[in-house]
Amino acid sequence: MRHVTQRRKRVTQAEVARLAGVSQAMVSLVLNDSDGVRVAPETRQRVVEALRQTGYTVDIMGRRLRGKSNQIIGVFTYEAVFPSGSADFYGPFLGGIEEEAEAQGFDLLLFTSPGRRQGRRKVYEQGSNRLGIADGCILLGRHTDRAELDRLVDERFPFVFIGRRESSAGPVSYVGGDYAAATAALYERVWALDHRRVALVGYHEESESTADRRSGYLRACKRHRKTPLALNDADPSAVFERLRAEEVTAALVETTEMAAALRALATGSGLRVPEDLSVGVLGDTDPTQTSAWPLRPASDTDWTTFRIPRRDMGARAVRILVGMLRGEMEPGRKTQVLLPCELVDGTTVTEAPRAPRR
Amino acid sequence: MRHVTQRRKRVTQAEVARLAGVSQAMVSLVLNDSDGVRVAPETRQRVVEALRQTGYTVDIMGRRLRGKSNQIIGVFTYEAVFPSGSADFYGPFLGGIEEEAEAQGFDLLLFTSPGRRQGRRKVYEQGSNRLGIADGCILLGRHTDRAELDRLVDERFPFVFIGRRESSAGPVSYVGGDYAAATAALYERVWALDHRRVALVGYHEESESTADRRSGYLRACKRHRKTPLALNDADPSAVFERLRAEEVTAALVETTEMAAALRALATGSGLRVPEDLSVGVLGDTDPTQTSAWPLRPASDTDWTTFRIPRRDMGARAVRILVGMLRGEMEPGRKTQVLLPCELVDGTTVTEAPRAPRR
DNA sequence: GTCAAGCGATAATACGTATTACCATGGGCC
DNA sequence: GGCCCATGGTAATACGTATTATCGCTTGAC
Repeated sequence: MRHVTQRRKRVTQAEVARLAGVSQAMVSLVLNDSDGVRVAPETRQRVVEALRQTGYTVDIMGRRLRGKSNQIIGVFTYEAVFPSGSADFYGPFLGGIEEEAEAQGFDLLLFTSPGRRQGRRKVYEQGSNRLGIADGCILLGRHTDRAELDRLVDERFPFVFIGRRESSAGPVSYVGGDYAAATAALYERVWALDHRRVALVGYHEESESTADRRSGYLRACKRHRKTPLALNDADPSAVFERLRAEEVTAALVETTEMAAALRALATGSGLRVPEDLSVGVLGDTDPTQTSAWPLRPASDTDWTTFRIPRRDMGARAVRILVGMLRGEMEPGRKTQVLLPCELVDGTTVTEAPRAPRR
Repeated sequence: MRHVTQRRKRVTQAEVARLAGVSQAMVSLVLNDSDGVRVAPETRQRVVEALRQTGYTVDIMGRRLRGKSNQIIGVFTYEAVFPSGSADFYGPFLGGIEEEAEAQGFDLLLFTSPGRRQGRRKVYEQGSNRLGIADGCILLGRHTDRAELDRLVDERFPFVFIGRRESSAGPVSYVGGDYAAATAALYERVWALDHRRVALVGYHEESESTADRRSGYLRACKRHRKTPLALNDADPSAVFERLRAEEVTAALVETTEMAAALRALATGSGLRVPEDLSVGVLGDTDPTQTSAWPLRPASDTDWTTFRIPRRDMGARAVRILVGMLRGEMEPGRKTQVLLPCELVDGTTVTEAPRAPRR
């Protein structure tokens, strides 16, 4: 015999109370057995029995409304989290976020809806406003909307960025990789291999992470009293020509794609990598080594690079956010963390060629 | 000059109303501009301005308490979504879920918190109760808690399972792979290669998916008037001995792990795969071919198997759930879908050995 | 001038829970 | 007997939102 299925009905404390012949408040008291409030054993028994019979489950809405937090951490990404074809950028970050959120007893709200709703234009329903659903939010993405970031800071919504971010509106909490130090370390590595003309090839769009790599490079140049040669990747063949003209023997390149393109150009000109030109990649955009979800390597090259601790970064961001939510920080203070990146020796950097020049 | 930042206080409609010099109801009306209710343009303007100034965001708890949906789809998984070391099981499913959720304008709530809270043992705080935050829920996981499933059905909470599920409490909406048909098809494939003694090696724990594979196998056996030989993987070496004793030339095995184990045993006994023993895997547990996040193949074997359309399954589940939420179905009806799985020819199945027997 | 109607806004209420203030009963003590 | 206190329970309220009933004002029609 099928129930006369109708509108989904939830069992409330009031119904349980009616069944047990007590007041709603009594049910709540039994459920939360607050210290200091006594309930007669016999009554408690009746309530517990009624709870069992009805299969009551607490409605968190009501509870949260009563002033408790809802234990939800928002995750906002500027691109799709689970891409269909492209590289897996977010996986490791989210792995760390999930792990730590679970440990801290939070649920994760993935914001997938905003920015797309056409139809009825609801004034305050799109964009970052929806973030407010969560107690706090983790943001990540290669691309950042400056205006939005400023606004977030301004609204004092608790959030932590993954990747260093600066806002004119005030300090921002973030967990980043220490690209400057890692870039400098990579410079030292090639220096130790007798390279004396080391160039930087950065991403053509300016961002914090690009700036960090450059600052690490500049620092290393200064230390060794070398004139920096910092190029950007807007025009690959121009970059390559410049490298040749300047007799560069080692290039530190921001992404794997650039590195591969550069190598192709080199090979086309009869130069071998790494024998004639060493190439270091400034961060493992190909997360094969470190990721929980390894990529099938687009190229199977074993680049010399440094490892970005993505999983740790995600976990750390959650810890910081939870700290903020628990009020364990002075509200104005922001936590800014740069995690070290471990050097990975690959096959694309070797000793400098014995120079015919000078 | 630093603001005297204090405890972040959620902005409520009441505060907005006070600022705009109207009533809370007016703010709600402006936000939801319900048809049929008029608001003076000048007043609306004032409210909109106040909303902007305060950065108001709706409180989903309050709204849902009032009985409205909040455009959130819950995702409940029985294991961690982003595993650290193991295989990537959920990725493709979630890819489809995210894609479709975005298309439909829903956010995704990943339930990561439940089931772990030790501390104060709150009687009814764990398990499915938290699901109620979302409008509806997608559930997935290799392991299923029967009692919980029954209870969910009982509560009439709108949900869709990924993978066929049956409950004694009533019909369940699901999107599964048609393992029965795919298994039968794989049987036909080896039959066409002259195999006449084909065994099934299933998972030792009984579940819907294991049962489906068996039923497809049994159907195929019946069709060819062969006596079935269905084993389970509890004791690998016993399975292998049985295969030898029964002079099996082709084994259809439920998981890649079992298949690999079986092959190891075979090799150890001087049998070659596939020359002496063909092995088909009933579903690509290794999602390399289909996943957005390819695994580094644990073994680089190119198994003969069938492809589970994980991404499609995720997307389809969301569509069904959204349909339920929009009330496009009679409440009692459940949607049950089995998607076809495409055969993948690998290197582990070949023609039957020319039998020395009979 | 009166009445109806239309417009624009508000007061009131419901949703489910947690908590505080309060009340009734009865026993012990002086 | 009057008072206090402990015990065990309930009534009332707040939380934030959406919606319905209501109310006051203006205006048009007669």
